[in-house]
Amino acid sequence: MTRREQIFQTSIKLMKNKGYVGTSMRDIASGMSIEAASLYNHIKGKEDILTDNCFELANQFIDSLNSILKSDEKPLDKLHTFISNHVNILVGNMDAAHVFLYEWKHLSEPHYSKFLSLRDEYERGLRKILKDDESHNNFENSSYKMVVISVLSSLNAIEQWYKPDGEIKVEELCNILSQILINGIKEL
Amino acid sequence: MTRREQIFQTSIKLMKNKGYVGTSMRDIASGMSIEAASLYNHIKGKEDILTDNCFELANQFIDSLNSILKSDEKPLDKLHTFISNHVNILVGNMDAAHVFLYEWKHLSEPHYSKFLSLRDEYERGLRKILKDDESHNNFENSSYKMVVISVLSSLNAIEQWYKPDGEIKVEELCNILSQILINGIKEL
DNA sequence: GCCACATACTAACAAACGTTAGTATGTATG
DNA sequence: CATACATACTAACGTTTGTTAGTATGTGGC
Repeated sequence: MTRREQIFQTSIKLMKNKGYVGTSMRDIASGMSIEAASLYNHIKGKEDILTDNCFELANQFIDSLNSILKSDEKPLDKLHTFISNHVNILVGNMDAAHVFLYEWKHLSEPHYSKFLSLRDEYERGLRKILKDDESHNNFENSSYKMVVISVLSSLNAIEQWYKPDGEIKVEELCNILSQILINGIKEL
Repeated sequence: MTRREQIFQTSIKLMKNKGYVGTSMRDIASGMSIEAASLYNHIKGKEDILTDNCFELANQFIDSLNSILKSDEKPLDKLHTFISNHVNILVGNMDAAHVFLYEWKHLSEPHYSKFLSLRDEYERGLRKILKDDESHNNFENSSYKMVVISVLSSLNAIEQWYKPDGEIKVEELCNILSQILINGIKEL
C-alpha cells in the first residue's frame, strides 16, 4: 500500500467518526504520527481525500449496474445480482462506504454535481430493473421513487451494523436482505 | 415564534445543507441578518442548537413508542401505528429530521451517550413490537437487528425525497410504506 | 560518487472559528 | 419618568484551520 493510500485509509477512518469537516489535517497527520505539512507531499489538499473516496465507490456501483443492465439474466435474477453486488461493495469498504454515504455533500463543484448525476444514474438503473420484473409490475409511477430509495436505504444501512468478522456471512446477508425486500418482513 | 426559535429554524436549515460543523455562527447570524455576537443573547452556544434539536425529536419518537407499547392494540396494529407515528414525526419536521438523523454524532458528552441510549430504547421497542406479531414469528434471533434497522432506514429515507406539498398525502405515504415493508416490493 | 525521488521536518501565513465584554436602542410595565 | 427586558451592535480574544515555502535525510539506480 502506497503512502498515499495509507493516508486515505487513516483519513477515512477518522472522518467516519468526526465527519469530513470535523477532521483536520492535523488530526490525520497525528493519526499517522507525522506533521500536517508532510501530508502535502502525497496529496494536493484535503478535498482530494473526499473526492477520491466518493468517486472510487461511485464508480464501483456504476460499473456493477452497467454489467447487470447489459447482461441477459432474467429480470428477477438481475434484481438479486443487483442486491448482491451492492452489498458486496459496501461490505468490502465499510469505512469508505460511511464517508461515501454521508459526507459527499461537502464535495465542491464540479464534483458535487457529477456525484449527484452518478447517484441519479444508479437510481434510474435500479428503477429499470424493478420495472422489467413483471412479477410486480403494478406499481404506480409515483411509487417507484419511494421503492427505489427504500431498497437502497435498507441496503446502505448495512454499514451501520454489519461486522465483517461476525457470525453472519456475506452470502447469507444477501439472501436475508433479498428476502426482506422482495417478500417483506411478513414471510421471512 | 420566539427569537430563539427563529434562530433554531434558520440554523437547522443551514445545517441540513452544510452540516453542523460546516455551519458557522456567522453563517447563522448572516441568515438572520444580524451579527454573530447577537446570537448569544438568545442561546448559550452553538451546541445548544444541536442538542435541543436532537432531543426534541428523540423525545417525540420515544413518546410515540411508549404510548404504543402500553396500548392494547393487536400486535399487527401496533406495527401500523408505529409506522404511522414515525412517518408523521418525520414529515412534521423535515429539516429538523435531517439534522437529527445525520448530525447527532457531533453531540458532546453526556448528550452523546444519552442520545445513543434513547436510540437503543427505540430500536428495542420496535423489536418487541415485531416479536409480538405472531404472523411472522419465525425470525432467527440474529436477524432481528437487521430487520429493525432495515425498517427504520426505509422509514427515515422519507426525509430524502418526500415533498410535503407534493401529490402524495401523508396517510397515503404511510399505507404504501406499510405495504412495502410488511409485504415486500413483490406484492404492491 | 552522483542524482533523483520519497519522505519528513520547522516555521509561518491569512483566514475563519466560537465566544466574551461592554455598550446602545427601543419598547413595554410599573 | 423610571426600571426592566429584549435585542442589537462593535471590537476583540485566543485557537484552530488549510496550506505554502524552504530545507533536511535516507534510499535506490546509474
